[in-house]
Amino acid sequence: MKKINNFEEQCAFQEILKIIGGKWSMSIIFILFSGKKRFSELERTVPHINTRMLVKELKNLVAHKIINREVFATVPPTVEYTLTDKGQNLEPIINDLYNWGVTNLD
Amino acid sequence: MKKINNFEEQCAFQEILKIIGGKWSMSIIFILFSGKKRFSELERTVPHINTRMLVKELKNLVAHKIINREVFATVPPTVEYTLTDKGQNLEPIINDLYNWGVTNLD
DNA sequence: CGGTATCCCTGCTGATACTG
DNA sequence: CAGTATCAGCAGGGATACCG
Repeated sequence: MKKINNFEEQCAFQEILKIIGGKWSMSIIFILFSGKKRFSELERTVPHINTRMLVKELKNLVAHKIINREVFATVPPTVEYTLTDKGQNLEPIINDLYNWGVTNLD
Repeated sequence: MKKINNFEEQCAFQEILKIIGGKWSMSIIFILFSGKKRFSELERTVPHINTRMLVKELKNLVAHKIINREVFATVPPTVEYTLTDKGQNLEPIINDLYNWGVTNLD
């Protein structure tokens, strides 16, 4: 575990937040903690998200190897999303952050 | 430590991110981990921030009781910013998040 | 020094309609 | 089912100039 101690490293926060700081990212990742989900399941489960935003966030997360996208050549088509190891590693952090919010915000 | 387990709680992420998910929030909080800072110190220390954004973020953080703002009636004026307890509580989380980024992103 | 005020602009976002 | 396409609107962010 490295401690943050120099100037340049601050910029890393902006990169990190670009990936998981999006409006919907954490909700999606959170839902995937409970296991694989199909596109339509996510669409129903994430509160108030719309198709376009869900697609966009999923692409973003796939691009950064936080989630996997698996396509099955069925009719109708089936696509399943699961967390990668990198994604799994986020679980304790996101939980801590959530708990911080619950205990420290109004 | 509470575990996240129901639907409504997901919305909390959007509230939390509104507060600490801003482009500059984490950098500012990170700098304050090392102790109190004056406005101009922050302006010099946060990479590429401009006055307007710094003011805005500081107000946001003060409003949510994450940092304190102390004004000294000197000439020229002096204003010091420090973390509150709520802010201090973020240190391990922000460190974990940073380390996640370092080890899991390219 | 520690901010305000103003302008402008990019880009995220949402709604809606359509497709393999 | 799992997306793509298109368009309009508005909030977020940067640059600059000014103020107590």
